[in-house]
Amino acid sequence: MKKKTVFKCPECKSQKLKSDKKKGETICKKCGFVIEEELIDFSQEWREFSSDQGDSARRVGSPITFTKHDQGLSTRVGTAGDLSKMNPSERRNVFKMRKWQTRISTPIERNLKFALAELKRISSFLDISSVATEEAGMIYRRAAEKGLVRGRSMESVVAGAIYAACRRYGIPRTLDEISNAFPLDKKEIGKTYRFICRQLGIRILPTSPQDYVQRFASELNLKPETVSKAMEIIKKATDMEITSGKGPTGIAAAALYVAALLSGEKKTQREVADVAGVTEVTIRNRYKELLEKLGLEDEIKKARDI
DNA sequence: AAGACGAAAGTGGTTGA
DNA sequence: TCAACAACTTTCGTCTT
Repeated sequence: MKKKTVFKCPECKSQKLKSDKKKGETICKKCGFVIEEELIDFSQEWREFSSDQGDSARRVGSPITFTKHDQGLSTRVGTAGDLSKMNPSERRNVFKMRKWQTRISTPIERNLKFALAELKRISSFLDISSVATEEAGMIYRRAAEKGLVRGRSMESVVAGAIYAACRRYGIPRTLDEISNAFPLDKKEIGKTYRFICRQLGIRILPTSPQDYVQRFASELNLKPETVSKAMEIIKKATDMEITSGKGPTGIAAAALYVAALLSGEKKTQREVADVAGVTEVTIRNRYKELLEKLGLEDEIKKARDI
Protein backbone atom coordinates (compact mmCIF):
# COMPACT_ATOMS: atom_id res chain seq x y z
CA MET A 1 0.00 0.00 0.00
CA LYS A 2 1.89 2.98 -1.21
CA LYS A 3 0.35 6.37 -0.88
CA LYS A 4 0.86 8.65 -3.80
CA THR A 5 2.33 11.78 -2.40
CA VAL A 6 1.81 15.10 -4.01
CA PHE A 7 4.41 17.38 -2.63
CA LYS A 8 2.78 20.55 -1.57
CA CYS A 9 3.54 22.98 1.20
CA PRO A 10 0.90 22.57 3.92
CA GLU A 11 1.34 26.23 4.84
CA CYS A 12 1.03 28.11 1.60
CA LYS A 13 0.09 25.33 -0.82
CA SER A 14 3.00 26.20 -3.03
CA GLN A 15 4.45 23.33 -4.96
CA LYS A 16 7.82 24.92 -5.29
CA LEU A 17 9.82 22.93 -2.88
CA LYS A 18 13.47 22.50 -2.34
CA SER A 19 14.81 19.31 -0.94
CA ASP A 20 18.06 19.21 0.92
CA LYS A 21 19.23 15.65 0.77
CA LYS A 22 22.08 16.17 3.16
CA LYS A 23 19.93 17.57 5.87
CA GLY A 24 17.11 15.25 5.01
CA GLU A 25 14.62 18.06 4.80
CA THR A 26 12.22 19.42 2.30
CA ILE A 27 11.69 23.13 2.45
CA CYS A 28 9.07 25.28 0.82
CA LYS A 29 10.80 27.85 -1.33
CA LYS A 30 8.04 30.34 -0.86
CA CYS A 31 7.48 30.47 2.86
CA GLY A 32 10.33 28.44 4.26
CA PHE A 33 8.14 25.90 5.92
CA VAL A 34 9.99 22.71 6.66
CA ILE A 35 8.05 19.77 5.40
CA GLU A 36 9.03 16.49 6.86
CA GLU A 37 8.94 13.89 4.23
CA GLU A 38 10.45 10.50 4.00
CA LEU A 39 13.36 11.37 1.83
CA ILE A 40 14.96 8.05 2.38
CA ASP A 41 13.01 5.22 0.94
CA PHE A 42 13.44 2.33 3.32
CA SER A 43 11.17 -0.02 1.58
CA GLN A 44 12.72 -1.13 -1.67
CA GLU A 45 16.41 -0.90 -2.26
CA TRP A 46 17.69 -2.47 0.89
CA ARG A 47 15.64 -5.55 0.62
CA GLU A 48 17.44 -8.81 0.37
CA PHE A 49 16.04 -11.87 -1.24
CA SER A 50 18.86 -14.20 -0.56
CA SER A 51 22.26 -13.85 0.95
CA ASP A 52 23.77 -13.83 -2.53
CA GLN A 53 21.66 -11.09 -3.94
CA GLY A 54 21.95 -9.19 -0.74
CA ASP A 55 25.37 -7.87 -1.41
CA SER A 56 24.56 -6.51 -4.80
CA ALA A 57 21.30 -4.89 -3.87
CA ARG A 58 22.48 -3.28 -0.70
CA ARG A 59 23.56 0.31 -0.55
CA VAL A 60 25.71 1.88 2.03
CA GLY A 61 23.83 2.76 5.12
CA SER A 62 20.31 3.44 6.11
CA PRO A 63 19.75 4.77 9.58
CA ILE A 64 19.50 2.25 12.35
CA THR A 65 15.96 1.25 12.94
CA PHE A 66 14.02 -1.38 14.82
CA THR A 67 11.51 -1.64 12.07
CA LYS A 68 13.93 -3.57 9.94
CA HIS A 69 14.67 -7.11 10.80
CA ASP A 70 18.37 -6.44 11.20
CA GLN A 71 17.85 -2.97 12.63
CA GLY A 72 19.06 -1.49 9.39
CA LEU A 73 22.56 -2.67 9.96
CA SER A 74 23.47 -5.27 7.46
CA THR A 75 27.00 -5.99 8.45
CA ARG A 76 28.39 -9.26 7.24
CA VAL A 77 31.51 -11.05 8.08
CA GLY A 78 33.29 -10.71 4.81
CA THR A 79 34.59 -13.42 2.56
CA ALA A 80 36.93 -11.52 0.32
CA GLY A 81 40.02 -9.57 1.20
CA ASP A 82 42.61 -10.03 3.80
CA LEU A 83 41.80 -13.54 4.81
CA SER A 84 45.04 -14.85 3.40
CA LYS A 85 47.10 -12.49 5.49
CA MET A 86 45.71 -13.87 8.70
CA ASN A 87 47.26 -16.56 10.72
CA PRO A 88 45.35 -19.84 11.01
CA SER A 89 43.72 -19.16 14.38
CA GLU A 90 42.40 -15.80 13.26
CA ARG A 91 41.10 -17.37 10.15
CA ARG A 92 39.32 -20.02 12.13
CA ASN A 93 37.65 -17.29 14.11
CA VAL A 94 36.37 -15.62 11.00
CA PHE A 95 34.89 -18.85 9.76
CA LYS A 96 33.24 -19.39 13.10
CA MET A 97 31.71 -15.95 13.00
CA ARG A 98 30.37 -16.47 9.52
CA LYS A 99 28.79 -19.70 10.53
CA TRP A 100 27.04 -18.11 13.44
CA GLN A 101 25.83 -15.28 11.36
CA THR A 102 23.97 -17.45 8.92
CA ARG A 103 22.57 -19.39 11.78
CA ILE A 104 21.24 -16.36 13.55
CA SER A 105 19.72 -14.87 10.49
CA THR A 106 17.52 -17.74 9.49
CA PRO A 107 14.46 -18.62 11.60
CA ILE A 108 13.41 -15.65 13.67
CA GLU A 109 14.78 -13.09 11.31
CA ARG A 110 12.70 -14.30 8.44
CA ASN A 111 9.56 -13.95 10.45
CA LEU A 112 10.69 -10.50 11.52
CA LYS A 113 11.03 -9.37 7.94
CA PHE A 114 7.40 -10.04 7.22
CA ALA A 115 6.12 -8.87 10.53
CA LEU A 116 7.95 -5.58 10.46
CA ALA A 117 6.82 -4.87 6.94
CA GLU A 118 3.28 -5.44 8.11
CA LEU A 119 3.86 -3.27 11.12
CA LYS A 120 5.01 -0.37 9.03
CA ARG A 121 2.09 -0.67 6.71
CA ILE A 122 -0.38 -0.53 9.54
CA SER A 123 1.44 2.28 11.27
CA SER A 124 1.25 4.47 8.26
CA PHE A 125 -2.38 3.57 7.86
CA LEU A 126 -3.08 4.64 11.42
CA ASP A 127 -0.87 7.72 11.24
CA ILE A 128 1.34 6.63 14.04
CA SER A 129 4.52 8.60 14.53
CA SER A 130 7.82 7.03 13.65
CA VAL A 131 9.06 6.95 17.24
CA ALA A 132 6.10 4.89 18.26
CA THR A 133 6.52 2.67 15.25
CA GLU A 134 10.10 2.12 16.26
CA GLU A 135 8.96 1.24 19.73
CA ALA A 136 6.43 -1.18 18.33
CA GLY A 137 9.13 -2.74 16.21
CA MET A 138 11.29 -3.21 19.23
CA ILE A 139 8.48 -4.75 21.20
CA TYR A 140 7.74 -7.15 18.40
CA ARG A 141 11.37 -8.07 18.14
CA ARG A 142 11.58 -8.85 21.82
CA ALA A 143 8.38 -10.83 21.66
CA ALA A 144 9.66 -12.82 18.73
CA GLU A 145 12.94 -13.51 20.43
CA LYS A 146 11.11 -14.85 23.43
CA GLY A 147 9.11 -17.13 21.20
CA LEU A 148 5.83 -15.48 22.09
CA VAL A 149 4.62 -15.43 18.51
CA ARG A 150 4.32 -19.15 18.42
CA GLY A 151 0.76 -20.25 18.74
CA ARG A 152 -0.83 -16.98 17.78
CA SER A 153 -1.16 -15.14 14.56
CA MET A 154 1.56 -12.80 13.49
CA GLU A 155 -0.93 -10.02 12.96
CA SER A 156 -2.25 -10.17 16.46
CA VAL A 157 1.22 -9.80 17.88
CA VAL A 158 1.94 -6.92 15.53
CA ALA A 159 -1.30 -5.30 16.59
CA GLY A 160 -0.50 -5.86 20.22
CA ALA A 161 2.93 -4.33 19.77
CA ILE A 162 1.49 -1.27 18.10
CA TYR A 163 -1.10 -0.85 20.78
CA ALA A 164 1.50 -1.20 23.51
CA ALA A 165 3.77 1.32 21.83
CA CYS A 166 0.92 3.76 21.54
CA ARG A 167 0.10 3.42 25.18
CA ARG A 168 3.69 4.01 26.10
CA TYR A 169 3.90 7.19 24.13
CA GLY A 170 0.52 8.40 25.20
CA ILE A 171 -0.68 8.36 21.64
CA PRO A 172 -4.36 7.89 21.94
CA ARG A 173 -5.45 5.01 19.83
CA THR A 174 -8.27 2.88 21.02
CA LEU A 175 -8.33 -0.83 20.65
CA ASP A 176 -11.22 -0.33 18.28
CA GLU A 177 -9.25 1.80 15.88
CA ILE A 178 -6.38 -0.62 15.77
CA SER A 179 -8.64 -3.57 15.26
CA ASN A 180 -10.16 -1.77 12.29
CA ALA A 181 -6.81 -1.87 10.58
CA PHE A 182 -6.53 -5.60 11.04
CA PRO A 183 -8.66 -8.52 10.06
CA LEU A 184 -8.85 -9.32 13.74
CA ASP A 185 -11.33 -8.51 16.41
CA LYS A 186 -10.77 -6.44 19.46
CA LYS A 187 -10.74 -9.33 21.85
CA GLU A 188 -7.93 -11.09 20.10
CA ILE A 189 -5.73 -8.02 20.05
CA GLY A 190 -6.47 -7.17 23.63
CA LYS A 191 -5.56 -10.66 24.67
CA THR A 192 -2.23 -10.78 22.91
CA TYR A 193 -1.51 -7.25 24.01
CA ARG A 194 -1.89 -8.16 27.64
CA PHE A 195 0.00 -11.34 27.12
CA ILE A 196 3.08 -9.78 25.57
CA CYS A 197 3.06 -6.95 28.07
CA ARG A 198 3.10 -9.38 30.91
CA GLN A 199 5.73 -11.57 29.36
CA LEU A 200 8.03 -8.72 28.48
CA GLY A 201 7.43 -6.93 31.72
CA ILE A 202 6.29 -3.78 30.03
CA ARG A 203 4.80 -1.37 32.47
CA ILE A 204 1.46 -0.23 31.23
CA LEU A 205 0.36 3.09 32.51
CA PRO A 206 -3.34 3.47 32.23
CA THR A 207 -4.17 5.99 29.57
CA SER A 208 -5.51 9.24 30.86
CA PRO A 209 -8.77 10.62 29.53
CA GLN A 210 -6.99 13.82 28.53
CA ASP A 211 -5.16 11.94 25.84
CA TYR A 212 -8.40 11.26 24.07
CA VAL A 213 -10.13 14.59 24.48
CA GLN A 214 -8.25 16.41 21.78
CA ARG A 215 -8.90 13.84 19.16
CA PHE A 216 -12.54 13.24 19.94
CA ALA A 217 -13.11 16.97 20.00
CA SER A 218 -11.64 17.49 16.58
CA GLU A 219 -13.82 14.77 15.19
CA LEU A 220 -16.80 16.54 16.66
CA ASN A 221 -15.66 19.94 15.41
CA LEU A 222 -15.70 21.46 18.84
CA LYS A 223 -14.31 24.85 19.65
CA PRO A 224 -11.00 25.11 21.52
CA GLU A 225 -12.77 26.69 24.47
CA THR A 226 -14.94 23.64 24.78
CA VAL A 227 -11.89 21.43 24.71
CA SER A 228 -10.15 23.29 27.50
CA LYS A 229 -13.37 23.22 29.45
CA ALA A 230 -13.47 19.46 29.07
CA MET A 231 -9.86 19.24 30.16
CA GLU A 232 -10.67 21.25 33.24
CA ILE A 233 -13.56 18.99 34.10
CA ILE A 234 -11.42 15.91 33.74
CA LYS A 235 -8.72 17.39 35.89
CA LYS A 236 -11.15 18.12 38.68
CA ALA A 237 -12.68 14.71 38.36
CA THR A 238 -9.27 13.08 38.50
CA ASP A 239 -8.35 15.05 41.60
CA MET A 240 -11.50 13.88 43.29
CA GLU A 241 -10.66 10.32 42.38
CA ILE A 242 -13.90 9.56 40.71
CA THR A 243 -12.15 8.49 37.56
CA SER A 244 -10.13 5.57 38.83
CA GLY A 245 -11.14 2.22 37.54
CA LYS A 246 -13.36 3.76 34.91
CA GLY A 247 -12.67 3.55 31.24
CA PRO A 248 -10.77 6.63 30.08
CA THR A 249 -12.71 6.93 26.86
CA GLY A 250 -15.97 7.04 28.74
CA ILE A 251 -14.73 9.85 30.94
CA ALA A 252 -13.33 11.78 28.01
CA ALA A 253 -16.62 11.40 26.19
CA ALA A 254 -18.71 12.50 29.16
CA ALA A 255 -16.49 15.48 29.85
CA LEU A 256 -16.77 16.57 26.25
CA TYR A 257 -20.49 16.15 26.35
CA VAL A 258 -20.77 18.32 29.46
CA ALA A 259 -18.38 20.88 28.09
CA ALA A 260 -20.35 21.07 24.87
CA LEU A 261 -23.54 21.69 26.79
CA LEU A 262 -21.96 24.39 28.90
CA SER A 263 -20.57 26.27 25.97
CA GLY A 264 -23.76 26.05 23.98
CA GLU A 265 -22.30 23.74 21.37
CA LYS A 266 -24.83 21.07 21.90
CA LYS A 267 -23.97 17.59 20.75
CA THR A 268 -26.18 14.60 21.23
CA GLN A 269 -25.06 11.75 23.39
CA ARG A 270 -25.23 9.58 20.34
CA GLU A 271 -22.73 11.69 18.41
CA VAL A 272 -20.25 11.82 21.23
CA ALA A 273 -20.69 8.16 21.96
CA ASP A 274 -19.94 7.22 18.38
CA VAL A 275 -16.63 9.01 18.07
CA ALA A 276 -15.53 7.85 21.49
CA GLY A 277 -16.46 4.27 20.82
CA VAL A 278 -18.61 3.92 23.92
CA THR A 279 -22.35 3.70 24.35
CA GLU A 280 -24.75 6.42 25.35
CA VAL A 281 -25.37 4.62 28.58
CA THR A 282 -21.77 4.92 29.61
CA ILE A 283 -21.77 8.59 28.81
CA ARG A 284 -24.91 9.02 30.87
CA ASN A 285 -23.42 7.25 33.84
CA ARG A 286 -20.22 9.26 33.78
CA TYR A 287 -22.15 12.40 33.05
CA LYS A 288 -24.35 11.87 36.07
CA GLU A 289 -21.34 11.32 38.29
CA LEU A 290 -19.65 14.40 36.98
CA LEU A 291 -22.68 16.56 37.67
CA GLU A 292 -23.11 15.22 41.17
CA LYS A 293 -19.54 15.20 42.30
CA LEU A 294 -18.49 18.46 40.75
CA GLY A 295 -21.68 20.32 41.47
CA LEU A 296 -22.23 21.34 37.89
CA GLU A 297 -26.01 21.11 37.93
CA ASP A 298 -26.45 24.84 38.34
CA GLU A 299 -24.12 25.61 35.49
CA ILE A 300 -25.98 23.26 33.23
CA LYS A 301 -29.28 24.88 34.12
CA LYS A 302 -27.85 28.29 33.48
CA ALA A 303 -26.53 27.20 30.11
CA ARG A 304 -29.89 25.76 29.21
CA ASP A 305 -31.70 29.01 29.91
CA ILE A 306 -29.51 31.00 27.59
C1' DA B 1 -40.19 12.32 16.23
C1' DA B 2 -35.78 12.60 18.18
C1' DG B 3 -33.17 12.73 22.07
C1' DA B 4 -32.52 11.78 26.98
C1' DC B 5 -33.06 8.72 30.73
C1' DG B 6 -33.12 4.45 33.41
C1' DA B 7 -33.79 -0.59 34.47
C1' DA B 8 -32.50 -5.24 33.63
C1' DA B 9 -29.84 -8.78 31.79
C1' DG B 10 -25.58 -10.18 29.56
C1' DT B 11 -20.33 -10.08 28.46
C1' DG B 12 -15.35 -10.17 29.22
C1' DG B 13 -11.76 -9.26 32.45
C1' DT B 14 -9.72 -8.88 37.11
C1' DT B 15 -9.00 -10.56 41.68
C1' DG B 16 -8.66 -13.33 45.59
C1' DA B 17 -9.17 -17.86 47.70
C1' DT C 1 -9.01 -23.09 38.72
C1' DC C 2 -13.24 -21.11 40.06
C1' DA C 3 -16.45 -17.79 41.87
C1' DA C 4 -17.42 -13.04 43.08
C1' DC C 5 -17.24 -8.52 41.35
C1' DA C 6 -17.00 -4.02 38.82
C1' DA C 7 -17.25 -1.77 34.45
C1' DC C 8 -19.38 -1.62 30.28
C1' DT C 9 -22.80 -3.02 26.66
C1' DT C 10 -27.27 -4.24 24.71
C1' DT C 11 -31.93 -3.86 24.68
C1' DC C 12 -36.07 -1.84 25.52
C1' DG C 13 -39.63 0.97 27.58
C1' DT C 14 -40.78 5.69 29.24
C1' DC C 15 -40.36 10.60 29.64
C1' DT C 16 -39.13 15.28 27.72
C1' DT C 17 -38.50 18.77 24.30
